[in-house]
Amino acid sequence: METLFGDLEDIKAGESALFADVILPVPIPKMFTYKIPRNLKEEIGIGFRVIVQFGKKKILTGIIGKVHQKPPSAYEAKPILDVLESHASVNPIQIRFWAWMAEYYCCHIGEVMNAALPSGLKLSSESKIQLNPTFDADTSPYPLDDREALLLQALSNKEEMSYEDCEVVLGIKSIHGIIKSLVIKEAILVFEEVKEKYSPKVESRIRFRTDLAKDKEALEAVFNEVSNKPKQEEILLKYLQEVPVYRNPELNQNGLEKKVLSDAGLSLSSLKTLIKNGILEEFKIIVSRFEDEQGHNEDIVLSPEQEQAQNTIKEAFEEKNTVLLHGITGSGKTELYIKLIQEALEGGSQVLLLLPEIALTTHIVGRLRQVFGSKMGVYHSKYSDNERVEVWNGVLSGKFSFVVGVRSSIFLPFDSLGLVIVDEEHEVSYKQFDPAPRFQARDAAIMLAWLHQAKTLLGSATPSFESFYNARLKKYGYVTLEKRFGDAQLPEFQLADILVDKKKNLLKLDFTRLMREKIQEALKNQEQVLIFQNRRGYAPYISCEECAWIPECEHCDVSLTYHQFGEEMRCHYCGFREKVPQSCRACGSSKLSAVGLGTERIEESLSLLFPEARIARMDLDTTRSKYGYQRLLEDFGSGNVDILVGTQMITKGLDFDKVTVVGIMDADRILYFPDFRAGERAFQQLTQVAGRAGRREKKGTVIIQTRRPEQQIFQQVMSGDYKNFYIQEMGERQRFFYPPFVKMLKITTRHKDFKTAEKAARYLHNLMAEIQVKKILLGPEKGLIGKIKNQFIFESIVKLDKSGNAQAQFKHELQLLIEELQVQKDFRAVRFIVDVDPY
DNA sequence: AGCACGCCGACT
DNA sequence: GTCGGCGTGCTC
Repeated sequence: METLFGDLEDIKAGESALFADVILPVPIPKMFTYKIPRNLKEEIGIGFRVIVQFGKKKILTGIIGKVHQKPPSAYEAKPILDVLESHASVNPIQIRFWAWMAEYYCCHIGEVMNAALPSGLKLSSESKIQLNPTFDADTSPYPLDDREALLLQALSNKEEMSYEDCEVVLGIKSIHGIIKSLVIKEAILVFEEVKEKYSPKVESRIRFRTDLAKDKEALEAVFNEVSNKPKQEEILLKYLQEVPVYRNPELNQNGLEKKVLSDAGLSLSSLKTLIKNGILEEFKIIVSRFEDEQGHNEDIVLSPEQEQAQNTIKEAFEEKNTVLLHGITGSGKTELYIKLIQEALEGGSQVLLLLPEIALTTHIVGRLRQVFGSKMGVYHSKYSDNERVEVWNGVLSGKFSFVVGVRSSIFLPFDSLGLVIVDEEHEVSYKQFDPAPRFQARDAAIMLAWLHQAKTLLGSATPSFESFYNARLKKYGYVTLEKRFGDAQLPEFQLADILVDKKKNLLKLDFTRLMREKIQEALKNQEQVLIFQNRRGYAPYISCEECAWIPECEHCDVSLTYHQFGEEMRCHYCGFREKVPQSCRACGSSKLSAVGLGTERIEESLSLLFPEARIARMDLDTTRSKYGYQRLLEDFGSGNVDILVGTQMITKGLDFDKVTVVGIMDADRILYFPDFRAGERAFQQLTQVAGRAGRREKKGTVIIQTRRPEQQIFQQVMSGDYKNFYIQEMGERQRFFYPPFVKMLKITTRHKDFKTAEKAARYLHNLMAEIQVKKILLGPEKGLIGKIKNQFIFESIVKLDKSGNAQAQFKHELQLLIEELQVQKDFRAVRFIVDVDPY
């Protein structure tokens, strides 16, 4: 009726109805067409946040992707329920960016939206119940049981109750059955309440009643009045001390934070009395979650090398949109960035600086804050929802013209980006693995910059091969910065042969003699040591000495890692935990031993070898909490720790003068990785770890423990010979058709049944083979880890010709094939995952 | 992805 | 008899 009436109105008004294609945060490959109600017509446009009903129950936040006049033919469009703001939350550039991302990374635009909007901007709808007004217990034909009666009783003196309230009232968890029953008995109604998740931070403040403050005589009177009430007097005096109203009555308007009074230990009940008596009043204001800091836009003085690099970058930007800055560790890239950012901001553009997750907690942010103060927004993964929304809104309102952030900050609502900087551009953490969109933030940032007609600067001491390749092809500009800032010296490298030491019985608790000696020396000189091992836990597995049985995860095809802390076995893939077995489950022997090296075990070994040293460990397990990482860094920085053991976390952002020795426990573990990028990554990791040794005055030492010291890569890392290493590795990549010579796609097939997973993977593989595009197909093979979370995994690799539109065509046809397969009933529950440019 | 609807086993 | 398992279909 409503819609019919609406249509008639429209016809009368001589205009056709308006429809909107809405982006919804659901993994369905299309937008949904909703009708724009007449009363909202004026208030809606592309990028607006709206509320719609989706399916029978769900209420979702959507973003208007398109407005048009074409009514859907196959169904009656539902109306848009409401518009959330009077402005667009998402600008047209962002919508184009989302669409590009969905297409390039083979996912749905809804999935992009999901990743892009901080969850505080997505609505939550909560189910609530209320009394059915027509219900009368006395005349109801349905008898109520005790719990139902209790619930109705509780509801009778309230407007509404949430499911959680019900749980509290009844004292049980499973309330769904009871609610359902009451609905059937027509005693209650269930409805959805839509709530905005974001809530601004509200601060309580205190001030004199407004007219009082202006009237000195009245104030005198008040003080006389309270002179025999010391607690009240104390409060008023404190207030005057903080807010000198006598001298300047205007100040009263802004009052004083209530917290100041309570922190000063003043009586809150006396405060209440003062408020009740109309002397003081309490009011609330909305405040920012971020402290206001004044940056002093200082004049950055660059070294001659930095200045030259800056000029070269600017020249390169004249012709190229993207420039690669190849600057060795410690060459002072940060200062250069600051200079470039300042200039871009002065030109009225916005700036985005991307940092790898882990680098964000370190001093670089502090340094930037000094310069840019509160016009800089920080977007970190450990931020709460509310904080994220505030950064988002800050960009929207223009409060933040410059943002430092992790990979997801490419989604912030910039409207006039002038410069994007991707620091440590080779970092693996720029790639999102799971869930979709599986994007590479560095690549996406370049696209984003292009959409804004902005420039991108990629910075790294060990550039990714992709970027270096593009630089050599002259697609990117290329600038080097080779001198260490402040004449810090490059570290000295020494290889320690694990096997030789083992033979000579010099290997103690996995430490070679050389490594032990160097650590000892550093300790003696009160210097600090970093020990790197890219594996957390105590030991990667335990094994029965009698029959070689190894405890494995029940849900995944991996061995369980032994964690000494908590005495448990953990799966690093699904989080499964169990107690350490006391005896072998296969043969009953109690001889179980830990095999392999994790950070926990190294920490233990160190405490045995160097009992007097203060040792700390930095890995995922010790830095889970919001400030865990920062605390460890501060501890280490202030010299409270002599030896820090850690995973690759320690390769980032640590920048302490007192580190003179860096030890790499097992370089072979980095080298032998079944992946075409293993060499590239090993070079990067070794170089990055080594870069932590010796800054400023003293030359550092890097000790690399290995079983094969003759390998060439060590010489190349030691001499910093990136280019030679690159040329050699690239030869291999070209011969065997690996990126960046081809475009690579990984197609993962997952299902809980091994046979079905295999069958589906084969099926898709054969279909892909028929796509008429120049390509190489590999697989399908059982995944490196055959089962994760009870899902069996098969993988196919596709290598596509980079020229022409081969990749676009292939991706397009692949999407169609997958859709086709998903409809078949054997493959309904199979998940096909396309990963473009996989890592 | 969620969620409802619908059809078969093990239970008060 | 019913509760609830998850196979299947649908979402503007």
